[in-house]
Amino acid sequence: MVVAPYYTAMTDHPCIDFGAAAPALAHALIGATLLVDGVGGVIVETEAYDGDEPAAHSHRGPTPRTAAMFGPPGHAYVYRSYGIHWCLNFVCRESGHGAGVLIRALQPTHGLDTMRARRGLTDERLLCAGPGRVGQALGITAAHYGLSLCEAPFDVRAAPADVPVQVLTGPRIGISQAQDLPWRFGLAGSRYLSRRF
DNA sequence: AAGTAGATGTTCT
DNA sequence: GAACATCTACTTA
Repeated sequence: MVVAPYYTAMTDHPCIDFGAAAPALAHALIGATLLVDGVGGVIVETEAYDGDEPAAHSHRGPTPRTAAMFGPPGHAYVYRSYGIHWCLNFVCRESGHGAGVLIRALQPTHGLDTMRARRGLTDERLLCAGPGRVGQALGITAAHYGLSLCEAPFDVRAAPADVPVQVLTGPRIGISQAQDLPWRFGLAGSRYLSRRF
């Protein structure tokens, strides 16, 4: 009797659990691939935000801007940062809570020329190293507000289960509230982070 | 290497 | 008015 070789399902795309709590989803997204109209790369940095906690936009309840955070998980919450940059979040958990994950940095892998044109840069390391840069490189605008992450133009694929990723954690960047929460997550050793951990 | 100014929608005091 | 889940350009060492 021949024993079949053990192998993992490399060709399958494990589903992402958008219904998880924000920190769990933020951790799970490290190593996943995010494409918008075929342009994007590997997620190397995220931050979790939760309505229970004062740094989140959703903390004081829904507003016209934050309505998507109170909608179903697995959709996009897009906001304008400092009136200038478009930033992309993945809504998570069940509706009514207001939780999401900010996509802070990607390792560019798809559509480099498009991203270089949008960013007006050639340096690959700086194409998606920061939430505003990710938004510009991926062409994120208000048109993406509230869209499902499981349908075009979005394409989110979990990291292959057999590839181990070491995830770093630390305090979130650019906030003045809840600075003690270690809700920033990053891929260890990546040169595409917005800042060192 | 480090610090500062300036760009400006949405929300809050 | 002021703060803000930011980035770039420019100055000073």
